Amino acid sequence: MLTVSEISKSANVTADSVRHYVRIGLLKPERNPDNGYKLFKTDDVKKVRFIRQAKGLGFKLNDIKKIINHSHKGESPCPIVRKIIEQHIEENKTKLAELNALQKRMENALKKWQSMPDGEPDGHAICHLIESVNNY
Amino acid sequence: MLTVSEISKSANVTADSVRHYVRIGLLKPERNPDNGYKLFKTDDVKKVRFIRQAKGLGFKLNDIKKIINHSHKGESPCPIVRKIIEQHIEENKTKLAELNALQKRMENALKKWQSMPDGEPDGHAICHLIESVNNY
DNA sequence: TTAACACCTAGGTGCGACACACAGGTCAAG
DNA sequence: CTTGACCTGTGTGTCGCACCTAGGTGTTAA
Repeated sequence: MLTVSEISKSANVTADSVRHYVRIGLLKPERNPDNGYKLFKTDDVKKVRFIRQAKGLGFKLNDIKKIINHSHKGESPCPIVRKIIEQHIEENKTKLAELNALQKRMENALKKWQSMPDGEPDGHAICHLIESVNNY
Repeated sequence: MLTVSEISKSANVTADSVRHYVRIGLLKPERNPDNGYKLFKTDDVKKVRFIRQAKGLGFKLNDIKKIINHSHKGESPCPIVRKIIEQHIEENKTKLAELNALQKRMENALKKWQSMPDGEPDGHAICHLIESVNNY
């Protein structure tokens, strides 16, 4: 049986991550009746490693919970795993497009501002730099 | 004097956004003594538009608060505006690199899995698809 | 006058994945 | 028995709203 710090070192994650996984029900350690400390099975190390592996593929903790539940009930999680990652691929494409657009807006703004002086508040504009940029 | 819904329509944002800006102190409406309703000045419409403009350039509400405070105190916000956007440009580069890497990991995984069948839980692996992927 | 109804309000909570803070417990060395 | 390093569980903060709840408002219709 492992304590929080022991399992966190074995699985190479922070103790806070382990505690978080417990809080959201991904891990369900027993408790030391003497002091209430969490006590994990050695198998939980594998579980934590699985969680990190899945997170590395973009799965959210909530997804991972479902996957583990499926597996635990003897059902194959593979169909939902494929479905979820397809969704994430699409969502991430959208996000990337947004962030790329933002990046361009920021770089264009910075470039434009290089030829503009700092301005003192004049009662009209809050910041003439920001307000000089096109809306979109 | 404008109510929440009136200012939200004028500035083309949701009423919840307006309420949020009030909660974090970006807007400080007066109150109708009869019912406690928020009452905004017509100038607050400009302020909300400024907030959205700044948000569109990647400024966080906290940044915007500082910018407005500077301006309100008669100090030029321009120096910090330039500084903040430079930081955001760097941070966003990092984020983009991470998301691009994630995207590749996800696409590679999905491709690899196309030649793999769904597996039933066998007591060893939680999901053999996820566990078959290289860690990084 | 009153009832119905659409629309509005303030403020509480939830989201995601932890990090951080806090007050206190544990344990080996001296 | 004390010091000190290290550990514990739990509460809160992050970010920008969206959603929820319980109730108020205001216009119209009977």
